[in-house]
Amino acid sequence: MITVSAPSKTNLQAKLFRGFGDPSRLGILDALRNGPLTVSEIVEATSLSQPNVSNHLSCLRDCGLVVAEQQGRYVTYHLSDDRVGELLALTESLLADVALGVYECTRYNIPRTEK
Amino acid sequence: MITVSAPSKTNLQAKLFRGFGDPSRLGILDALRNGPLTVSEIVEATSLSQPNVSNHLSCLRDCGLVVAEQQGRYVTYHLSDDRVGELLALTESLLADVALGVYECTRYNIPRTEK
DNA sequence: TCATCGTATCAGTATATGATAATATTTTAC
DNA sequence: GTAAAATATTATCATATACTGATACGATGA
Repeated sequence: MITVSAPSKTNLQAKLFRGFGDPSRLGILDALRNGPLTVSEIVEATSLSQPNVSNHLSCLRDCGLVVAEQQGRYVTYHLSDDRVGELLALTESLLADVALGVYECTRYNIPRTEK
Repeated sequence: MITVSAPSKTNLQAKLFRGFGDPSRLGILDALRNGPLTVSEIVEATSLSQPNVSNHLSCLRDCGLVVAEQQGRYVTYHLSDDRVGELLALTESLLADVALGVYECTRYNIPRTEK
């Protein structure tokens, strides 16, 4: 019963949260809430560069938050689990009440999208 | 109805997720799930340095995730909202199913707690 | 097979983030 | 008031992160 050096639950959980903790990834996840999209559609929906989207999708895929399906030369992505959507909904609701605080929190800034 | 340059909902939401997206902060939040704790108690519970805990607490406080109450020379912190705990529970449940993926996700690493 | 389209990968770079150490602040007890 | 305890703040630094541009890969259709 020795829990050797495997990453602790807390570390994994933090990592999972970080999957959501970037505006680009969050935008992608949010876009996918309405249903599956191809990479190009995600690029269009999010106004991010294609390599950037692809990178974030790899991340989200590795983290198990989205699932990829190749269809011809297109790859369609969709959320892997209903709880992903639930998490988004729950934070939206929480945000409605703590928005001001989050806005003022200066420990970490929103990358480059200043203002 | 012009939504000028205020930070978008997505940016705020990402910021909120980042509040949870660090092992230290997550450990603090997790410790607070069982009830209010003073800073010293949090330091003990998390094995983090006092200034480090204090910094993260400021962050969590600014983000509205925890609330501070001064009692004598002690300051007691508690979770600000039930939904904070709910979020933790929901990701725990999600994690149970995607843990392997999160472990393998290499886009971002868990800071310094390697292995 | 070749050209093209859609997607993925990689190197390089600027920035954001978290930890530490030193120190300040506040409160209580004497 | 002074000392000590509890908490907060600040500067500094190493590392992690995300973006861009160039390019590679894979599938399709001619």
